[in-house]
Order: sequence, then structure tokens, then C-alpha cells
Amino acid sequence: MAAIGEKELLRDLNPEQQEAALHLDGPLLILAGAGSGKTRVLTYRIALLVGPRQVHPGRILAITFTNKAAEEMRGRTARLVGPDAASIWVSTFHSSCSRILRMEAERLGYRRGFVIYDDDDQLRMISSLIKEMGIDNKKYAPRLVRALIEDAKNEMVDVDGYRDKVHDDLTEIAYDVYGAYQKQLMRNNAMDFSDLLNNTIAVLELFPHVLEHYQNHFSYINVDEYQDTNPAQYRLVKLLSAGHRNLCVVGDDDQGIYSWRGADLRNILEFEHDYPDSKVVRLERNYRSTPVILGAANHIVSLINGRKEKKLWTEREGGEAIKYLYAGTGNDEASYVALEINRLLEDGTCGQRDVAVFYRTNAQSRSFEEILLRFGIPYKIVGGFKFYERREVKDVLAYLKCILNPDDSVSLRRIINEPKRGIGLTTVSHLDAFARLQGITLWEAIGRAEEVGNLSSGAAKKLEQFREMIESLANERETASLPAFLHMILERTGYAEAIRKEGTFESEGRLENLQELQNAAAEFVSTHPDEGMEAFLERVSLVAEIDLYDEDEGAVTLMTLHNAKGLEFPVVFIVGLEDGVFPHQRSMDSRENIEEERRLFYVGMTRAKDLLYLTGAAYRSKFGEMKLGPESRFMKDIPREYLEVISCGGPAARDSISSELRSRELEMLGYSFHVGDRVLHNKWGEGIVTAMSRSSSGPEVTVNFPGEGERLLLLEYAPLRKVD
DNA sequence: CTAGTTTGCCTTTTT
DNA sequence: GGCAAACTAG
Repeated sequence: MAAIGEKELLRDLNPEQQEAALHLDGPLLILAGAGSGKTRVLTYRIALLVGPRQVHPGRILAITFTNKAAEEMRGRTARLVGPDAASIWVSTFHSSCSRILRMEAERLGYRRGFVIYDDDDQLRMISSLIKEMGIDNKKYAPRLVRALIEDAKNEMVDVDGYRDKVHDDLTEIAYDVYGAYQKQLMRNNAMDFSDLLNNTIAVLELFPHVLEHYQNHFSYINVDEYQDTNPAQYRLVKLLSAGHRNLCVVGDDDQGIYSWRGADLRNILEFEHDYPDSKVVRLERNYRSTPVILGAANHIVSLINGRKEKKLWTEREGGEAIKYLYAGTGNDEASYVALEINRLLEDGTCGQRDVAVFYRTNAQSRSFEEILLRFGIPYKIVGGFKFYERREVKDVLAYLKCILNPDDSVSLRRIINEPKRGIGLTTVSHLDAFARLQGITLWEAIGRAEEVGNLSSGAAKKLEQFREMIESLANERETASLPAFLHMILERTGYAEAIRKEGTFESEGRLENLQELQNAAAEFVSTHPDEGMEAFLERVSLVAEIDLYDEDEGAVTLMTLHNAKGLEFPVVFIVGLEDGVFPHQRSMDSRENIEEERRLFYVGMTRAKDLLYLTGAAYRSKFGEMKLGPESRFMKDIPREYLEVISCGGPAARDSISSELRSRELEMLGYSFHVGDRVLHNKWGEGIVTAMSRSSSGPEVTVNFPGEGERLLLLEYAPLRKVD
């Protein structure tokens, strides 16, 4: 592609965007409101550097939060500058760090080919440490201890530093576990997500010439979603950009929704303070939503303390009112959503892929899945059950990890008796005790099984077989391609056979998933011919929910509000708008937390281009029992003029709205019954419909038969006919 | 040591 | 109303 000219590039940008794209040297903060074209600015800025300004693409670093965002940015840059885009460092914090650490981790005492532990691995390890250390795991729940350790790591407080933070028995325990945890990670040659960041920082700070190398290397650094950076990420950016000082951060404090993961809004709020010579550009023109949606969203977010004042505006005019329903029950809410989607699709107002349903917690997806299934509307769920976190996938990957790095005892424990090969808990704890005594890894202990006391000869024999199996697989790793090697693992270990033997409906699904994993491996090999199996594992460890999302697929999208950030849809439903659900119960205890929920609401609303629906329900089954949930406190912050209230009768509406919705729903499904209809039953004769309801097995009617009394019938199977 | 059963915990949000 | 650790019987 011929180098694209500067004028040509700038033509596509509005004046503020141009200002941002053209400020190439020195620190720059772009305060980019929702839908204001920040990715556009970022890509054009990079295109400007690579094209007209002739900066070597390998010297540009662009950091995003998800791989999906990274790929999008790379793709869009490539369209502007051509193949040069391939050598730009566009990646997430975590993959940039692991890329650096692949080269530098040995300086910190790691061996080649460290593995990455995800939070499931992390929790397993912390759990087993707590057990081993004889700590009461009821009083000191592993999750809680993990949270404390994670908090410390997010703030780069190491084990020594944490000693000063100990102030009660819980933090005392956390301190002990933290120490043991880090020690074991090192022994296992493993890093968790936070270690990727912290170890990169450590390398840079401990080895000035390494720091200098990277500082010189990256002449331009761009960070997306800066409001979501945590202290470690802040420090990393600061270190890397200190050389050339060409740092551009893009973000929106109104969209900061990750404080629970250690993100600190002060990073963006105090940027100007941090870099006194910085330039600030505000992007407030919105290219996405109607003025109605924007107006309501502005109101929601205007109530936050200490935010950077922004007022989004648009040239669009008109727009439909936001529809608001506070239904009687969660089922009604789901029915209403499905009915509306169905109507929009039949009207031709929009297509399936144009619609999204956002909820606060993954657990809420179920009722919408059920009803969409019933309506025959295709849908896809982002998150919830993650491919790479499924048991069988993790098992096979654990085999791969073990073969590449036998010291990885978390993976080893996972597979040592999977499928069942007679190496049970007792055997493993004997080995474990021995390993701890000798200061060796679990794998090394298996190699010296004969020295381990009180191990039965049967157990020793099985361990020997297991060790030989792993070793023989390890010997093959050079000869087989990655997909073939995965296949070999599945067969030689008996893993596939064990699943096949089950012969259940689920086991077929699991076999399909394993096939899918091999496909993913094959695809990886063909797109990354020079990379090894370690690179595949790394890739797999760092994928996020949203990375697997394919917007071209024609289906309604269901996802959490957190996953929705960065996306847009013509039609958006935000559901579960009740105090306790959204805002979430656990966030209602402090002003800061409520404010974060409010930002989350803002993020959700601003995803909508044309139509926005807000729904909640007075009664919702929680923990199996019906609970009353008052209308979300956020609703009163939206001026009535923006809303079209479908019904706001609250708990009282429980029945009236129910029967109205029920009959519409049943009609939709091809059952044209209404309360008061006379019906004929094969066995009981004529009766009158007295109520409509829906159970988990489908829609039901209650019919009063003279002589028989009231009967509750499942419509799908009931031999009922309407009498005119 | 395994397999089947009970209990007891849940539920934020995720790189 | 579901899943995973903990318990119990062979």
C-alpha cells in the first residue's frame, strides 16, 4: 500500500480528534467520552506515526485491556498503513509483560518456559496451602485470603512489605499464606496474572540496562482505557515512557468499572498533575446514540463526585423514549424482553445481531436463555461458561503444562488421577509431605517414590507407571505437531477413553470441546508457524471472555455489563434494575461502590445506538425463594421526560401485568388462550381458563372444570381446545 | 481407594 | 436451586 498522506488521514477526523491525533510528542491525555471515536483517534494517531512521520512500527507500543480490542486496533491500523502494522506492539498489559518476561524472567530466578496460572489455579493453590498449613479454612476462607493477597499484589506490596500491613489475625494469616504462595509459585516456575506485571516491573527496576533498553526501544507509547489501570500498570507505564516521554493515554473516568480489581481512578484524574507539561483533549461529540439516550446517560453520571466534567452531545435528532418496565416478577420481565425482541425482529426494525441484553451478574442469564429458546430466537452468551475454563479443556492443558514443565504442581495434582488411575488423595498427601520435607517439587518426589515412607507398593507402582507415561510423552514433544501432540495426550493417558466410556449426553459435549481445542491448536500453529507449544499455552492463558465474541454471528447477545464495555448495539436491554441486583447488594455499602455501579449503568446505557430498554422486577427468585426487590435507585435519577413507563405498579402489579404478559406470550408461542376462555379437555370436558402462569417446564394454564375443580395444566402437552 | 451421597456454601463484576 | 467439598459405605 502506498504511504497514506497526512492530509488524507486528518480528513476523517473532527477538530478535537485531529488535535489529539496530531499531538505526537510529549504527554497527552485524551478524555474520550462514550462513543466519541477514541479507537479512531488512536489508530489514526498510530497511522500518522508509521506513515507520514516514518516512525519504525516496532517502536510503537499500544496497550489495550483485551485481546479483542488489540486485534481491532491492529486491524484498523493495517487498513490505513498496510503490512507495517504487523510489527507494532499492540497487545494487552498482560501479554506485553509475558512477552518481555519470556526474554528476561531468568534474571529473576525463573527457569525457561514459566507457566501462567489463572485465578482458578491460584485459588486451588491457596486452598491447598491453607489446608497444609493447618489453618481453619472456614474462618479464613481461601477466597478471602486470596483477595487480600491480590490487593497487595495489585499495589505492588511484596511479602516483606506486607508484614507492615499485618494488623489482626486475618492479615497475619494472609501474610503467612502470601509468603508460602510466592515461594511455591517460584518452585513451580509459575506466575499468576499479577506476577506478570510485577515481575516485569521488578526486572526493569533491578536491571537499569534492561530498563534503558526498553525505554529506548519504545519511542511512542499509547494506553487505552487508562481509567482501568491499577497501581502496577501505572508504574509500568511510567517506567517505560520515562525515556522519550511520548505517552498518550486515552480514557474516560466515567467508565471506570474495575476498582474491585485494583484499578485506581486517580491514575486518570491526576494525570495532568503527574505530567505537568501534558496536553489534555476532550472528545465530547458522540457518534453513537440518540439525544434521548445521551441525555439520560448524562444525568446518571452527573451525580458522581469529583469526576471530570464532560457533556456528551450529538448532531442526531429525535430518538425514541427509553422504555422502562418494573414488572411483577422476574418471569414477566423475561417475557416482556422476549416479546419486544420478537416484535422488533418481525417488524424488521432490526436484526438479531443488533440486539443485546445486559445484566449485572452471570447468574441472571438463565431466565433469558430459557425464554429466547422457547421463542426460537437465536442467542449467544458471552462469558458464563468459558471455553478455556471448562474442566476437560483445563485437564488436557494441564497435561500439556506438566509435560512442558513438570515442576508445575498445580497442574500435576490436577491430572495425576484424572482419569482414575488409583493414585488417590492419600498417596498424594504422602508425596506432598515428603516433598515439603525435602524442599523439592511434587514431580521430583514422584521420582524418588521409594524413599517416601508409608507408601504402599501398589501406589508406588502406579506412580512409576504415571511417571513413565509423562516422560514418554515428553520425549515425543519434538516430533509431533501441536494438534497431533494433544491427540496423543488424549489417547495415551486414557483421558479420551474414559470420557468415551461414560457414553452420556454430556460426555459427547466434552469430546466435542476437546476436538475444538485441537482445532484451536491447529489454527494457532498455522497462524504462528514459528512459535512453540509454550506460546500456545500462553495465548490460551491470556484470553478473555470478550475475545471469543464474534459480532458477525447472527444472534441476540447476552452478556454482563462489564463485558459490554467498548461495544455498541442498535438495541439494548438492561435488565434486573432493582436495588440489590443493580446496584448489587455487595456494592450498596459505600458511596464509592455505588458510584462505581452508577458508572457501570452509564457504560451500559451508552452502548445503545437507537433503542434502550430498562427493566426490573418486583419479585425475583433468589436462592430458590421469591424476594422483593425495590426499583433501582438509579431509576429516579433519569428525568421522566426521557422515559416511557410501561408499568410501574411495583409489587401490586404482580398479577395484573402478569396475565396480560402471559397471554401475549402464550399467543406468541401459538397458544391462543386468555383468562375467561372456554376450553375443551379430552378427559374432563369443558372448563374456564382462570389463570396463566409459567413454570420452568413451560407455560401453564389453570382451568376450572365443573366437577373436577381447578387444574394446572402444562400447555405444551395438555389436550386442550378452545371453544368459541 | 473409589463411588455415591449429603451438606454447605453460595453470587459480583475478570486480565 | 446448583455445584463442589466433605462424609460414608463398600
